[in-house]
Amino acid sequence: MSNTARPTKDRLILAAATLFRTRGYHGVGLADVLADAKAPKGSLYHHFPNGKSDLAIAAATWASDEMLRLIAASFDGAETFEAGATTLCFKLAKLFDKTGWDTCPIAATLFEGPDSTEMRDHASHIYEGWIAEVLDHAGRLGLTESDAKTKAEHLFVLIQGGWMLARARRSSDVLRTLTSQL
Amino acid sequence: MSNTARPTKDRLILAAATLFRTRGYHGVGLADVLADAKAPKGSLYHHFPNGKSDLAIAAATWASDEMLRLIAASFDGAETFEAGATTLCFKLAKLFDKTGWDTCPIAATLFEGPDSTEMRDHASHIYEGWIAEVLDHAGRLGLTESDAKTKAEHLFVLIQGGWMLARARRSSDVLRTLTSQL
Amino acid sequence: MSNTARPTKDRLILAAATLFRTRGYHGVGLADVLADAKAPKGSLYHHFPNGKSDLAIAAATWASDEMLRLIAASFDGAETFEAGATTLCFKLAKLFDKTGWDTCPIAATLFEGPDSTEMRDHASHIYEGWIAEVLDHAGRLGLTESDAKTKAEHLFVLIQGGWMLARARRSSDVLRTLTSQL
Amino acid sequence: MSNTARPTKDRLILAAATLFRTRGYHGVGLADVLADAKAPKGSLYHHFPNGKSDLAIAAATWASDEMLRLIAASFDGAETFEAGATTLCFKLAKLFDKTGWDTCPIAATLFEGPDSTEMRDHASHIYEGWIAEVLDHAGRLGLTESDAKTKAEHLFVLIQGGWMLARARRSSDVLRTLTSQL
DNA sequence: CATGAATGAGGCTTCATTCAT
DNA sequence: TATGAATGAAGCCTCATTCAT
Repeated sequence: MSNTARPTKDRLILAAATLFRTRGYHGVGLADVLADAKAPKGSLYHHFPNGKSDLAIAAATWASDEMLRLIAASFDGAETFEAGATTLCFKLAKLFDKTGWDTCPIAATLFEGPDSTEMRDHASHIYEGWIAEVLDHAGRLGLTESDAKTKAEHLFVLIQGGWMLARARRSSDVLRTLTSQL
Repeated sequence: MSNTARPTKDRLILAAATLFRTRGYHGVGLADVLADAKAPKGSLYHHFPNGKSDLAIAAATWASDEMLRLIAASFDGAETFEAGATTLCFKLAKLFDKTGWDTCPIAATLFEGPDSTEMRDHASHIYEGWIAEVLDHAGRLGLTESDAKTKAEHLFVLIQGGWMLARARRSSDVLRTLTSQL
Repeated sequence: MSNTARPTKDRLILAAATLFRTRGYHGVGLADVLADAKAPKGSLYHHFPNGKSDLAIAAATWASDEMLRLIAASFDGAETFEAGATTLCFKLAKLFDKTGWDTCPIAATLFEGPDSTEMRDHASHIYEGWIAEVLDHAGRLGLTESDAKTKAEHLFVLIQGGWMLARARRSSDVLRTLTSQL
Repeated sequence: MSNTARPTKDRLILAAATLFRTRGYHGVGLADVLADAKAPKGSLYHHFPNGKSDLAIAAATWASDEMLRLIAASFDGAETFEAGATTLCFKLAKLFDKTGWDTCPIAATLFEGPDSTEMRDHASHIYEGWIAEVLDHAGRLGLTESDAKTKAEHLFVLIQGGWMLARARRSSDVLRTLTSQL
């Protein structure tokens, strides 16, 4: 309820999410995060007792929520699965151009650093969440269960691979042609 | 030219390639590399004057060569593009299971650390090399130029995305179903 | 006065006494004490306004009281000074074996950290209290004043030195042969 | 052989020995040691790969050597065991007054911090070395083997206990009356 | 050509304490 | 009275690199 505690923690998460996505877990120093969040040094361990890894998990969760909203926004008004998938890819391409979302934020944040089981499991959990969200929409849009499962996974694979190639080419073009493969 | 210098340099590259692929650029300390390579402390800057980044580029190049050999070995005896692509994915799945090739070694090695132009450009160059190699085989196997280009890129995207999902799931299964989407 | 405040303070003292004896003043973090005492974070400065040093003094006093009880229990039924001293050493040996009383709790608690005059003086005061207590019994058991003084101090020295050697050897044996030197 | 490496390492050990004896293992920050030794920050881990604990062991060894020299110097010219023991206690009293040797340097250095087996064992080893050195002299001065053993241990206990009381009283007097108890 | 000692900036984390409630 | 959030200094250690040999 208190509205003084929240902002600091949120600023920390936001700063961390941005930095981890850009430079990877090990590439980010906590001093950078603290500076970006304008938070005092000691406050990090108050909000995230396990330090950097806790912060990474929170940041990944935050980024995942953003992705889930993106999926929902793309499929909600769609009339076919393909239409929704295409909208999603175009939205990602736009983010790529405007804000530097040029990688999967989860991979950059959780698939490095101490290969802790917790972080790996959390990444896996998040990815399955994305796929499940897409799968829901696929079902709603009339695909059979097995077709839906295949296409949801396929879309995930295309987006991840597309991010890779787009980053290498410094161009969002690939992302926009992805769904012609579905 | 001396035959004592070469092995040391090669051991350095091999150790670096393995470690970078596993833990990412920033996740690897030069001390680890030197220990794994059983190389004396000072010899690194003898062989790689620019230090860590030079080493990373060499390691990525080495890993890329291995990938190129893998592509060649997969397509050389193939009768159709799909057959070659499938063989490649199965070979990668096998490597995933046996040796922990669970990520793209280039991404882990070059897409972190100081976002130096040199490293980014080298990654891009390597990726285009993979695609070009596949494209060659596609042409040889009878695909039209535009179809070949589309499929070569598509295969690249599938493999990169598949690596991602396979790593998250700790299972190489995805890799083996990839080419049903071609 | 309130009967909820007292237990908390006592739990704090007990936890602190145990930890300080085992790991020394600087070796113990207040977080450890609070965790062991299951006390809320802010309550420490409520009960001990001067913080850690206050807590150390209280813990040392508490430990000293236990030692004074031990001295009394050893000499109360004794027929000679030597018998009482021997009983005391045997009791300490038993504590060494059962509970890890392997050092002088006063030394571990007060002879480190900021060499504040207050802490040093308190340690000195406590030690003289032990010696005085033994001296009382010595007088009661018929020793001349000067003999009593010598023997009380000597016993103190033997016990302190014995604690040292027993800790190094991880064995209480030395403690049990101490009074053959009186 | 090289005479450039030695001084820095030695300065580190000397500074550490002094500080650890005075303030205890946990009471000393490495920054203090580095400052006292006028050594650059990074050099510590070059000379002591395991960091603080390595340094503590080296410092304790250095302090122990000093004590062994003190024992030798005291007993070498002595005609009886009691004479040697008394000289030793007087020398320690003098050090107490002049240089602040008011505690056992081994106890302060090794019996705190992470209760690592290595540190405990080293402390034990050092103590037994002191006792063995005294025992040698006892034998040479004509004591029977069992008497020598008893007296050597007894002297150790007296000195350790004496250090304790002398520190509490801020006076070296106790140390000078110690051997009247032998 | 090859080495290992030396360096100091920066890494993450824990600390005892204060403060607003 | 009692609490837990907030703080920033200090903790130990690892880093990539340079340098003298």
